[in-house]
Amino acid sequence: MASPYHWSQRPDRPGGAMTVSEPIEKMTEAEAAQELERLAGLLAQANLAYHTQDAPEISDAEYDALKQRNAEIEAQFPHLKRADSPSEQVGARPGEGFSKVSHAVRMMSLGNAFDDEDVTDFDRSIRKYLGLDTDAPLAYTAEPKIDGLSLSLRYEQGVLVQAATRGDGEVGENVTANARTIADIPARIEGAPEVLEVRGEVYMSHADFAALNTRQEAEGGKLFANPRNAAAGSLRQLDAAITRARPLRFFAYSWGELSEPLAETQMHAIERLASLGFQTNPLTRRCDDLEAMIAHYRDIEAQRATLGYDIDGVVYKLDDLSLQARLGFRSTTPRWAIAHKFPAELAWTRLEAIDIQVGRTGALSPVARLTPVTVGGVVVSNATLHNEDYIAGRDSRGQEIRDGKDIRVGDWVQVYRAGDVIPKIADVDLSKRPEDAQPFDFPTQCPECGSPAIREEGDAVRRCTGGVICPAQAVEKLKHFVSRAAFDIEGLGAKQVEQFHADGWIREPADIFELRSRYGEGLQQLKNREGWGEKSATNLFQAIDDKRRIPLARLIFALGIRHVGEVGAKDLALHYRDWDAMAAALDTARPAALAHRAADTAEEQERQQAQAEGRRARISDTRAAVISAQEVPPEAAAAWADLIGVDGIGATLGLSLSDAFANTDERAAFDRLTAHLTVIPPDAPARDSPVAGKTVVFTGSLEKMTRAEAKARAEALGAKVAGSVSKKTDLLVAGPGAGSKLKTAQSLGIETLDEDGWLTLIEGL
DNA sequence: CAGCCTCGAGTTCC
DNA sequence: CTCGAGGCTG
Repeated sequence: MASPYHWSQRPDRPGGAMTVSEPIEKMTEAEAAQELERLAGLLAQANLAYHTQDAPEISDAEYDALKQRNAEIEAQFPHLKRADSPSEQVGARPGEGFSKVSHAVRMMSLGNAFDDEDVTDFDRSIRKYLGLDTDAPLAYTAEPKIDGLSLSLRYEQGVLVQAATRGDGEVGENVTANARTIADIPARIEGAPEVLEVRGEVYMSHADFAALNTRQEAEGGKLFANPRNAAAGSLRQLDAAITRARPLRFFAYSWGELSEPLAETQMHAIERLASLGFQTNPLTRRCDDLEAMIAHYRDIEAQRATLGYDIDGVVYKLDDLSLQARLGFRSTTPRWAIAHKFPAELAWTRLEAIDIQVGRTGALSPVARLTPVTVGGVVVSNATLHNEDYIAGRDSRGQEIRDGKDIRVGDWVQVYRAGDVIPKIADVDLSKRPEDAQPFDFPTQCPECGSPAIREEGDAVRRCTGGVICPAQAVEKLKHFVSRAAFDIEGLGAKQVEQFHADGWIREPADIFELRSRYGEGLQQLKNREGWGEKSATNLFQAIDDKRRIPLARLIFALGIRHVGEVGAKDLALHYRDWDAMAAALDTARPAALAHRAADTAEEQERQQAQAEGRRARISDTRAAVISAQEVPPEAAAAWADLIGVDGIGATLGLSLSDAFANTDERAAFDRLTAHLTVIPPDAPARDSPVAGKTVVFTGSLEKMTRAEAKARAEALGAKVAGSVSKKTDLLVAGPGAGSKLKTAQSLGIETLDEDGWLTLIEGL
């Protein structure tokens, strides 16, 4: 299984299959057939229970696990697949859509270059990373970036076994049945590696798009805004027969897991894919230098209108695959590839009004209301205006944007879609500005609650200070609480939350868990409300009950504490492992947190004073004096150090957390909430790994894995990953370029390994 | 202390 | 998707 090639050796996702489960290899044929029969029965029963609106007999997770197991056995014994196979019954559960597929190798996105200089920077940083001179030869491939949707096709023994959309890169949707209907996607290939994941783009040609819309119009169906939407809509049909009738095409340009390498260079790998029977883009070229890349970009740009399909730029990739492997990946993008985007399409329209929205942190965000206009195939009527500086014509550093032109209601403005998605304002036509147009007066009071809206020194945003008083903040916080990554309560989305809040039924998260006892009596009250019937009420109460057991990380994230996002919440959960332990630690640390803030304030004063007096600021002395004056108990200092010692958690986040838990109103709300919940601790780490319970620090650059991967892997093995070396550190993993941490570790006599040593240590786990 | 990288927060339209 | 800002490295 262990393949020597980088693209199948991402350490955090061991194993080859796209789905995770027990191996089924030892099963005999008879056992497999029996198991398939059992699974078909169970799943059919579960579907029936679901459809007849009885309480579902099994949870979604259990249902998914059964389906997964069924699919795996079928993959192992394809000839045993039943006529009534559950895997063929797409979308058996309504609203569920496609089943989920984890990618064996993450599907990355690409970094962007918007001008020639960005491309030069890209080349320079690669050379720097590889230690190459500016004039050393370095070849790249350049190809059009197709504007469609990416798809990963898994072939085993030359047979197409699975097709998955990109999703979030980790987990996509299983669209195998639909992919099989696309003519450009071969069902079988000859002479391929045993395992081959081909990646590429599904798209629709201009001609096919026009014909499809004509047909849709004739049949009274809905029209698609552009070829990409048409392609996406067609691929994501639950009924594969509809997909079959849609003229989709596919270009292959990359690969995921491989049992053996395709070639030694990108260009040869693409040629190999072509020889296996895939369509590859005819404008793919190997370029020997930057000039050739840019020239090919211009050439493709010139042909753009006559290609017959949409493209939105040119992708450059380092040609040498062994160099690609050396460069590796950042968190979401490879270091060895970049997309050189074409200039965005622009459109002029009139700015009718500027509205102010209030977010969950109290941020006042201005939104432009526009006379609707078509930009890049989509009608746009709103655009973000970011913050008050942006409207005034400045960026965060006070630099002019739009030549310093401000934006006024009544102006003619030029709109584009940043990254082809978010509408923004590029320019203002001063010659068409109405004479009575006034500069926008940014509110200094919250438009929702009237509290003062304050802009902190050095901050770009103005925030409502109303806190719990502000209804807008309360609603946004509640929406965050029920959002996907937080409590994810089915049937309780943004709309419902707004309605419940307006009615005064839900004011804070705990109220959600008291809905049934307070308003569910006989369901009468709920039934009387618009859009609510008995069934939806029962379902809602069930969905709420399902979430009374909640993982600690989700709970922490759901609280909506400023600076604590999904990742931070996970880090905190792994560190404290228990809600009460975390709350107690924060209480203990409080005096140290306050001392830290006092020291920050003193530091700022000292800076200003020093500047006024023309001397150097004595930062560390000032801080030390303040902290000792605060007489912080040693256990508080220890608890604070423990908190901000967690990798990824610093003083800002620590203070924000500390404030939330020390605020009596917020704390009372937390306590009311947790009284309704059973908090699930993070998964217990593997017991018998050599690093279980050890504190590990990574330093220097890691070449075979990203930091995030290294961290995730270490944590999965039961290690604690810290950000800095202390006497609590058990092991330091030092890559090339390690500096002060390595020295500290050596002086403390801490065991030190290089990256290979670390990989050897955890090998096979 | 500067420069990178990652994360958080806010945003639009389908 | 983008911007700003927090956190880490060197």
